[in-house]
Amino acid sequence: MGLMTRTPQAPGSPADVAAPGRRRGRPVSLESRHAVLTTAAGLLDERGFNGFTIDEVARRSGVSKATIYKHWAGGFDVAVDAYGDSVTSAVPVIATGDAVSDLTSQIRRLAEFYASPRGRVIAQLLAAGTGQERGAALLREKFFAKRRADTAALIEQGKANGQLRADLDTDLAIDLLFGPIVFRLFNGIEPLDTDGAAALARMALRAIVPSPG
Amino acid sequence: MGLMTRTPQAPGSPADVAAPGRRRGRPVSLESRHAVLTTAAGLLDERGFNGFTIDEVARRSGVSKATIYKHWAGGFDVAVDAYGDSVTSAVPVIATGDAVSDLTSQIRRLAEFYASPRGRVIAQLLAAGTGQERGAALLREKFFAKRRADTAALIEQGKANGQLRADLDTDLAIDLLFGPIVFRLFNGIEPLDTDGAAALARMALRAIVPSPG
Amino acid sequence: MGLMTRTPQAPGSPADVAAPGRRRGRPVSLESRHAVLTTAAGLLDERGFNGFTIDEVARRSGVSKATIYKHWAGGFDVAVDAYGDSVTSAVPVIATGDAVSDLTSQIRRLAEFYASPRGRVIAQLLAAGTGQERGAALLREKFFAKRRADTAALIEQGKANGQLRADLDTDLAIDLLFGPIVFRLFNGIEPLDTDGAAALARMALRAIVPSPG
Amino acid sequence: MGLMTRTPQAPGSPADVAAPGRRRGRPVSLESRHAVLTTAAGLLDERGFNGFTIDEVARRSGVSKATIYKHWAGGFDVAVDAYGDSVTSAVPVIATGDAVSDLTSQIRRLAEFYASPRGRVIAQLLAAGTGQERGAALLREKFFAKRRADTAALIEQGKANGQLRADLDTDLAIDLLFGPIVFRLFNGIEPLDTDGAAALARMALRAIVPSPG
DNA sequence: GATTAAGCGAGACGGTACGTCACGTCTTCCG
DNA sequence: CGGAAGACGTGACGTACCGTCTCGCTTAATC
Repeated sequence: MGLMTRTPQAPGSPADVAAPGRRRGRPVSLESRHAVLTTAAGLLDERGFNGFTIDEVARRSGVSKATIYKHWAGGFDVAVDAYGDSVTSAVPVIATGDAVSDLTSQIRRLAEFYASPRGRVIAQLLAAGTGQERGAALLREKFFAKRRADTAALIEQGKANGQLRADLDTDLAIDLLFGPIVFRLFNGIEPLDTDGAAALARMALRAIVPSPG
Repeated sequence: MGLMTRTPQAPGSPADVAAPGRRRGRPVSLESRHAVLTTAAGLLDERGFNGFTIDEVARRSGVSKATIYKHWAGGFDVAVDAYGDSVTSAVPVIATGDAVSDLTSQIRRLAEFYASPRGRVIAQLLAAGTGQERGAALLREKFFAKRRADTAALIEQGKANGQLRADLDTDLAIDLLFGPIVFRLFNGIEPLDTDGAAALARMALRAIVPSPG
Repeated sequence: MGLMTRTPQAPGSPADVAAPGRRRGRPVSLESRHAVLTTAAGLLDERGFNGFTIDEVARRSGVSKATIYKHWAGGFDVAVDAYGDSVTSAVPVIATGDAVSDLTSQIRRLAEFYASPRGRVIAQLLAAGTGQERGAALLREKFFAKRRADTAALIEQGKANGQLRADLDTDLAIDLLFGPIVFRLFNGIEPLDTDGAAALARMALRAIVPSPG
Repeated sequence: MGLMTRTPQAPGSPADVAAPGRRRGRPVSLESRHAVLTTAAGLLDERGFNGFTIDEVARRSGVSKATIYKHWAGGFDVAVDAYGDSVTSAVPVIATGDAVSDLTSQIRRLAEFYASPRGRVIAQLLAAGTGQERGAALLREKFFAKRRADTAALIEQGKANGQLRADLDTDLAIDLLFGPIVFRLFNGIEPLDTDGAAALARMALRAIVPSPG
């Protein structure tokens, strides 16, 4: 698709939420906004990010291109917004207190998600955002920030209660646990099935639990 | 950019050049081929894969678009061919017989490469190939097949001489070692520096060496 | 600019203001009206009728588009209103009693006006009104009706006192005298200078003064 | 429609005619060119110049917008080209040797033409070209140059054989004869019918024939 | 003084055309 | 007969005005 370079008005900025009293002019149509996002999500499901065009979103949603461009900087931003918290809500970080089993479960669920159609599309978005300062930032913020923070908390807790090595670099540990799943996607290797995910979890966990000795 | 769907005549396979009995008519111009690849590599260095267009390659190289399309299925294929064995030659798999230190060294060199400009472009290519059967296959073949095989051999050897766990799933081990590097790229996280790479290697290796007990 | 097709509520007719008992509610803002016309005239001076947009008038004048559309049917009407009696007041019909010299003087002054920047813009308005029933009527009414009537009176007087041929078709005579000036404008021929205008007057007058014989 | 400001490659330039041997690449499609002009003429007949859009021409003709823009600078140029020698061929300058009757006939035929639908559209084109250097030049060249030259020759001949005044400014005389017809168009006055045209001819000719005295 | 109408600025909206760009195909001529 | 030159149809891009539509504020005339 190609990313856009302008930066109109920070689509997901908190400004539009913090409005104290109603602003002057005609208010932003929430219906339009919703129609765009719904349509865009459907289009992504149907065609992936290739074949995703603003023109088509406008056609299907009945929202004009001008309006779309007023709210988002371009197709990439719309797509990211449309898939919104797909990942976050599809694969919530569940903390039961048992870090090892929590991480194992999360690896399995994440592998499943990336093997699903929506997961493949997310991968395309990751791809499209690559090397684009704005794109990458947007993705990080929308898709990963919360999950990463939650997972980090989970690991910290594991470190505290002795389930995980105390000397662990938390960030690096996250990369180690989940990187392989994404790596396979981008290498065109079959995504991990449930058994594969379990095997990965077993292996990766050996790197972060305390040494038996 | 978008990938192409046709499949003309085995893009870049040397077979059509090495034909033993010269066919009638003007022979295929190796110069054209070379000019395209050189120009394309320069263009990728300059603009990345976004901003890489066949039109521009044709303009700069003096080779006609028709000729380019006769040899490659589209921009993606040209780019992959142009960057050729960038990775393979930039980060050769060196086997000294010491699997642990060999893998450590390789992780370090791979992280360095992906942090370099060419590495970022490779990441864009990985991204662009996502979800495209052909694209992914081409990438796997051009960029990863040999390296992966070599690394697998290295690991097998490590398993044989007891440096690595005998029950290791070799493929999964490769994902575990190198996945985190690529993962960071796609998440817009700072690529690993030398120290980070060393830390990653230490951590990951714990997962694949024999248990002390 | 393009012409509009709706016909809202008699733009600018003073009738709706002079209503005997003041209506309820906030009265029409004369300031807004004035600001629009002033701004519009400036914009026309600056860019001509091409490049004249309601959006820009609204932007510069601080009057909202909705208000403008409430008072005028569209850009064309605003422009015509803004240039108001430019022609009429710039080239008044002066009747001294000597029809021949009066017409000569008027031809000269009209040629000068159309050669001026404002004259060129008037020509654009004439152009834009072409073939649009409403547009043409508006122009005729705003720009030409009075002048034409005054000139007709002047000619009638000339016919009465023997300076002009008694069998003259007055309307046609007006077209003959002033048509050539406008004609040159639309043909992209240099507008007449003072000498040219004098020559035109001499020539045209031969057609409408009594035969010497 | 609005005029364009770029100046790509001089649409009607003689270059494309003077090509000695065939040029290298794929030749310009005469069919496309023809399809555009035919469609454009139909569209002008149907809607006038307002309501004439490149998009619609492209849609109806099956020729792509890109191709149209490669050959013409914009809608105005297409329209002018499409109506081509409408005027010239519709109202040819006929020279029988009798200047007075030739001019009379021509005035009548020109008045008829401008009263016809195509004539009204030509008037819109004249209008749209006003004040645009390029537009005016294009019109002059396409529509008026030949007619004006032919008419000038006709007048010169009349001057030579004594039918017309010897001291006549030929150019000005042309403006005098034909200006009134166009003037009425732009003033929204009913175009001249046959009788009116005859009356105009009688009157105007008095200005250019030798004085009886 | 409270109520009730307008008029108005602000500005979002659906629509439609603009002119540009890259894609991948094609036609023609030159070596 | 391979290849360059380059025109072509396709279809998306992002922008600009159009004329309409809420909103909430302001300003009288009426109650």
